[in-house]
Amino acid sequence: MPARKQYTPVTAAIDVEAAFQLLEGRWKLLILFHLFGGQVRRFSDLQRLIPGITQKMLTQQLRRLEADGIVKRTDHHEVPPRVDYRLTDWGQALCPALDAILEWAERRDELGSAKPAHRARSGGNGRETS
Amino acid sequence: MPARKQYTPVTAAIDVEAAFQLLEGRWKLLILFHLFGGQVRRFSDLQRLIPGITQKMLTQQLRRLEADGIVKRTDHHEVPPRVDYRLTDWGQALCPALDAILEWAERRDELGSAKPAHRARSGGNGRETS
DNA sequence: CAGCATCCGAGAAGATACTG
DNA sequence: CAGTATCTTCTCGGATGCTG
Repeated sequence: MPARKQYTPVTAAIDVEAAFQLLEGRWKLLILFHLFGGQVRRFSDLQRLIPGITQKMLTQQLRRLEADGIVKRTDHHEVPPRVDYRLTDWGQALCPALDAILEWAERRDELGSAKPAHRARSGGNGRETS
Repeated sequence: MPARKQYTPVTAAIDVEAAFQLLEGRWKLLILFHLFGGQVRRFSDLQRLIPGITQKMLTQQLRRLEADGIVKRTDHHEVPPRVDYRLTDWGQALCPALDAILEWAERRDELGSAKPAHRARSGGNGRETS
């Protein structure tokens, strides 16, 4: 790898920790995916697009993403409330990086480590479609 | 192959979720960073290199990384126990992907979102150093 | 519609003690 | 040295009810 930067053990690790903190949690990536490509989504859109998320989580994560400068929130101050969300420029720049992770994940088989080990995140949150 | 895959909203999101699950948690990335470059580390090395981690966490995370095929564990069955860890080929392949995240994180200033917002991970268990 | 407030359970993480 | 076992704590995420 043509690393343009040395992996100074601890120092770099701190950076990575901080970077990944921005994306941590169960829902952040899902939300971001629905905003990629410059799409503008309303709160209810996202809620519909991400089955299983609660308002609390959606609000909470959006607030964090906003505070971190990844997402831009626009409140139209209308009387049936209308708020929409879009990625900031920086947020858009995340796209290729996530793609790199995806590509890596897919190379699992290709590189011989054929491990299923698909332990579910929460054992059984199989709640849905009443 | 550039952009060999479309960002199919939900489908891709599931992939990413699964991929990120492999790296989630407070310590996995730190551990991986100390193994990057094909380095071979003993348990005690890692413990020394990662200040603050407990044996429990180190063991637990190493086991997960091993189960996921990212890390290879070698027990030398000697009498003062000697075990070492290294990345699998697949694990090594993660390096550039993480680098992409790092690069992205660093572009924060460059792209105008000059947000400090450096809220610490642990809100108030600042229980350390005496 | 787009939240906020509150209560609750599960899992992650930490501290500590013990072992081959 | 490299763990395992147990107990406790903390944070995340879920469920529900209430507003402007």
